[in-house]
Amino acid sequence: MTLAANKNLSRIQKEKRSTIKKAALEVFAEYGLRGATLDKIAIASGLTKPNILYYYSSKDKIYFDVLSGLLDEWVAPLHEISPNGDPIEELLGYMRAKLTMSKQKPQESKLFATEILHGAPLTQNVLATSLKKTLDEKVAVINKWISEKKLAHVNGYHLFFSIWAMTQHYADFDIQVRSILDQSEDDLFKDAEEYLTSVLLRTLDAKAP
Amino acid sequence: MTLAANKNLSRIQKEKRSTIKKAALEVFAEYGLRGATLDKIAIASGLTKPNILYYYSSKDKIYFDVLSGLLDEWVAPLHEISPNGDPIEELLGYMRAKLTMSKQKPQESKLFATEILHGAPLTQNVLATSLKKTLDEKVAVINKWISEKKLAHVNGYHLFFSIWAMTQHYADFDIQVRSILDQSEDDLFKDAEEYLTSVLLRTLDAKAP
DNA sequence: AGAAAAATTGTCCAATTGGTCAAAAAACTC
DNA sequence: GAGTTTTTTGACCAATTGGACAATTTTTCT
Repeated sequence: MTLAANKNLSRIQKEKRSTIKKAALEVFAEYGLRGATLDKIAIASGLTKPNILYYYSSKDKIYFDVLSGLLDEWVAPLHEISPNGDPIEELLGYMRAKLTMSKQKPQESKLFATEILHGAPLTQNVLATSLKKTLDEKVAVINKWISEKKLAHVNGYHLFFSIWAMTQHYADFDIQVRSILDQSEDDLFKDAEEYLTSVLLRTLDAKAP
Repeated sequence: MTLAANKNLSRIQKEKRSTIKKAALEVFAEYGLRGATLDKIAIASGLTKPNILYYYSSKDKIYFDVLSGLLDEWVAPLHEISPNGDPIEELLGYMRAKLTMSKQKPQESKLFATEILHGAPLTQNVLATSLKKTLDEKVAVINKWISEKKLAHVNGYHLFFSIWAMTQHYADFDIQVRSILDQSEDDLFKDAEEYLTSVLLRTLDAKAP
């Protein structure tokens, strides 16, 4: 979907590109596109700077490759929402999937957050086309469920915004969260899931005003 | 609270420092601390680079001054939550205050978001002391309200996290929101407030399981 | 093994960056 | 309005940065 990707690449090429991307993800997530330097990526990857530039012709190319390689994965849980399942269970499952990603892939979350926060120079196009299209479809499903009285009357778009916001918050703002709550990661995410489940159950319940 | 601030400053000094801070806020919010350059701040402020350095001895000092000048303002709505008011109204009011800040001060929101996202190098201390202390107090109020059966059983910390996340999302991720929703700003925030009101009312309602 | 191709690196460069400084200009004081 | 202080600026500098390149080393292929 994103790019033709690793077509005719040798073993070494695949390995080294993967090494570089992994290191670059760390550095970009921590410092952002502009704050990240090739030197930092070189150190993080254990390669030399010219060697990195042998595989990627520029810093921007690395950034673009890392980001676009993650895009599909990032939107994937949205596709799992099935129009045929139980509405509440489908949406709770989506929330849990997003929360799990925040727990297990905080760097990826931060990378996207920084990208969007700073004007989404590389992804604005994808957001306005691919993501919008998918979300429009899912909101249509939500609205169908609502018309069938299976869900409370909620604004589908803002429902998704709030799920994104609440789940990604635990990755993007983890420093703030951890400054306030002194818990193990497992306990924190257990409490978060419990709270978010409660919020969603109450918000989506077809009964009540 | 933050610093002694403008003590013995001449008219010109106050004006220029204010001009610099305003321009720096724009640039820092858009590019982050590391992505912002003195040249960009110089252009945005209409001053020359050495002139800026006449008022602030370094870029970091500007950043620190801008950020710490905003800290109090940013936490202020939290102090408005009164233990004596109606619990639901107090918390709805807090949410509305935060949402209004997202609408009217998106740059400030983005500045904080970037700061925390990238490790909160300058604010971690404040987060772990001042903010934590205030939040602990407010969560104690929440818990009192819960024990008085005025609120549903919710985790107070995660309640605040979710309010922060959901309201700030409209400032920090506005590009994503606007890529998906093609509305006027007023309509967007009207819908957001309606949705968030509904979520909070249902989440906080003492009745229901 | 030996030739060809691929991978790696040391060295270098130009542009950008944060910051300095001395001199000029403006503002204030009496 | 002369003298003093404050403000402003042009010119400059050292460090960092993204990137180029030729030479060397390693891998691959026969």
